[in-house]
Amino acid sequence: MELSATAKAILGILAMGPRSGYEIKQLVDRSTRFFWAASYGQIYPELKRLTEAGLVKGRDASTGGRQRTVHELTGAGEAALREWHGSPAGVYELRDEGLLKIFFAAALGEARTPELLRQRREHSDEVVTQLRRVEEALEGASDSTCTVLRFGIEMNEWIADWCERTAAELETKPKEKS
Amino acid sequence: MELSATAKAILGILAMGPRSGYEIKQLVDRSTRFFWAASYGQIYPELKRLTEAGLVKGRDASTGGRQRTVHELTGAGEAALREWHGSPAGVYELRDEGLLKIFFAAALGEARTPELLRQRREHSDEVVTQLRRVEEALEGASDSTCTVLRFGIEMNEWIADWCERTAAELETKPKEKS
DNA sequence: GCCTGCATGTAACGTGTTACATGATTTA
DNA sequence: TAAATCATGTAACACGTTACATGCAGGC
Repeated sequence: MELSATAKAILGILAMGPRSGYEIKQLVDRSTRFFWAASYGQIYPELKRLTEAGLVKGRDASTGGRQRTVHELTGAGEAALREWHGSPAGVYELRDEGLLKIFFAAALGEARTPELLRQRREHSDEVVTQLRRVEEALEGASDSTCTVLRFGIEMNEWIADWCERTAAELETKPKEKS
Repeated sequence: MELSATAKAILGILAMGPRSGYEIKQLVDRSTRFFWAASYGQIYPELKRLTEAGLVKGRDASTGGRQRTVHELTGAGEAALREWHGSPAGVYELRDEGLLKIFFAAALGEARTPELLRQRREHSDEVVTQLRRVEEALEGASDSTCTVLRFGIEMNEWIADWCERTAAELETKPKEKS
């Protein structure tokens, strides 16, 4: 059973507890978003497919006239999740426009690298701010989710620091060579 | 003029010098791949679109019976590139399956976080090895492309170190709370 | 003569975002 | 009563990879 990118996130989240599609999206946005995004347009159809495949089952939880379906893992769903979890390696993809701009700065004959490094730094600063907010909201969870959150915060702090350091270096000795 | 993801890479690379589609792909694979990938299936159609839009022009450079088209920037192409280069912010996307697995480790009731951190570490080790190889091949380029390469190497070294450190910590004091 | 590398291109498929449509409930 | 939030879902579009098809040139 090959799981799609979104299926991996959905099954994992449902392993933490039953949830509606809406709640899954909320959780993704407040936690995995920085390394694993998902949109409604993926979540709802995927939930349907997973239900048809018997990995997930839905339970009606409507309150009055407001429709609501809470999904939970089936035995097969948990098995599929464990199989994926134990499998080696996996996707790693990065798309970073800030780095691309720096990469081409020299070809454009512009000495804007320090400026671009500071822009990149600002982005990481913002991510740190957001992740800290999430950390406060999640306080005391003290498990593997926190480890990942800590990783995100510390990595972005490192990136911000690296960009600042490198920008400063380039400004001190603008052209050592070339 | 909104540029597609692949267009940004193509125009930037052509700013470093005229190249065939094949050579563009080679360069991407040996340099920007880790933060900005592109495949033939994107490059050739995009080259066609950019030519039709007047941002790029092709020159026949066939040798004997072997077909070859070398592309270069037009004035409009360089203008579009500079406009993008000067615009704020931009795409930042990460998809990291290793982190996702760690995120869900606790929910699966498994104490595999140290093992998963070491797997994640191995991946960064491999990236460092590859980037070092690229660095040697590019030796002495001494411009903004090297800055980005250095960033890739040092960031992945930091990640490897963080994973190792955190795995060791978790093994020393397995459960401080919970 | 065969394999590797240069060179171009497309078709099929899968993935993913955005915007829209709809409607109920809660809060200010 | 208006706005925000809960809640579900789809259609159109954009993006991107993989695999395939084709053929030339150079070295062994």
